[in-house]
Amino acid sequence: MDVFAEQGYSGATISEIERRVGLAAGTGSLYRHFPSKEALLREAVEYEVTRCRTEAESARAGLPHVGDPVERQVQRFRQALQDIQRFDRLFRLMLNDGARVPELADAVWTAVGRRVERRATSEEDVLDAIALTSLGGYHLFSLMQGRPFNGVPEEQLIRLLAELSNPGVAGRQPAAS
Amino acid sequence: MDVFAEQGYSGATISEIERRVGLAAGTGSLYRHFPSKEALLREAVEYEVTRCRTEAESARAGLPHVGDPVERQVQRFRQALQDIQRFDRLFRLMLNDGARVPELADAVWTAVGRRVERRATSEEDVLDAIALTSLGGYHLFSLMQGRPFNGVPEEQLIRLLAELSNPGVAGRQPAAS
DNA sequence: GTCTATAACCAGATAGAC
DNA sequence: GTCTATCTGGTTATAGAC
Repeated sequence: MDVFAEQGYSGATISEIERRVGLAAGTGSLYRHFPSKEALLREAVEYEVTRCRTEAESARAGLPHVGDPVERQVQRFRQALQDIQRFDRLFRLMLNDGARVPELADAVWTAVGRRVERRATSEEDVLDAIALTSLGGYHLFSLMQGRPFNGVPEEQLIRLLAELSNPGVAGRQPAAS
Repeated sequence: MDVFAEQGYSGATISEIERRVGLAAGTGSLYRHFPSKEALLREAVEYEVTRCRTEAESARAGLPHVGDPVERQVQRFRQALQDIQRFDRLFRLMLNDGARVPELADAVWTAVGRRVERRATSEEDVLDAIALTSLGGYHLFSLMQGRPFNGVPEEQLIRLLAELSNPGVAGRQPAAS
């Protein structure tokens, strides 16, 4: 998964993968374990998907109950960001070689935040989309910049996002007219 | 640029590039125009960067002045999203092969939204980051899903983002204690 | 289960005819 | 400026010794 996510499918060489798992590079020893490069990719993706799902689930299991609605949102968004970070390698693979593993997209989106099929226009839907896209964009942009995006710390982004997402508490009013 | 953005640097073949520009594939005719694949990439990136910058600038030039602060934000964000869409191929290249063209990152970030060097923690900074990351995440997630992310239309996302970004107007109050 | 040797292939790149 | 032909090296993949 590391090599596929870093180099993309075509950039990843069997030799490099052999090297990273401790096999002599360029010997084809990998083919005693997997029939082809494509088969290896599919098995790697499948393994990674279940690994991420399991981790995400157990992370949520040990979470204390929070009463305050804003704090509850903070907790939700922190989990969402951690999900995104966990799925990082799958996200990158989806962007680079999405067509190569068609079932990947479905697996990721159902795991991260269930995919909405209909046209979603309610304020709640859009608010939810803002939070998810902001966290996802923050993760990807931070990756590209090699540090927290534009110098904004993770926790601050989450807090403000949580405050904005609580219309009931903050009393934000819809646009005039 | 199309081939590099779609397939990544290693996935892009000279033959495919030749095919798309109308040369016979596999003949190496491309090498009468560029000395190497790497040189082609660098020139393609340079060309694309100036193209995007120019387009972004002229799009902003023809914009009417807007008085209402929320509407002004809507206009700003719409431009930002269009910038991101314009820079799409460069973004993808940055994610896939960022290390290959080091100067690419700087060029893109100064063009899209100037890069903030210091640690940015003021509410204004974070609000700005939310807008940018949300628009960027929306673009990338929509790409991955192959349609508007989670069924949320572009314009709705922009409007709500604009409303949220105007603390003065909406009277949102900071979180209690 | 790993390595040696090697096959088959394809990609990047070059020289030269037209 | 384009194509033919070709070289070279690297990549996937296989057969067989240990």
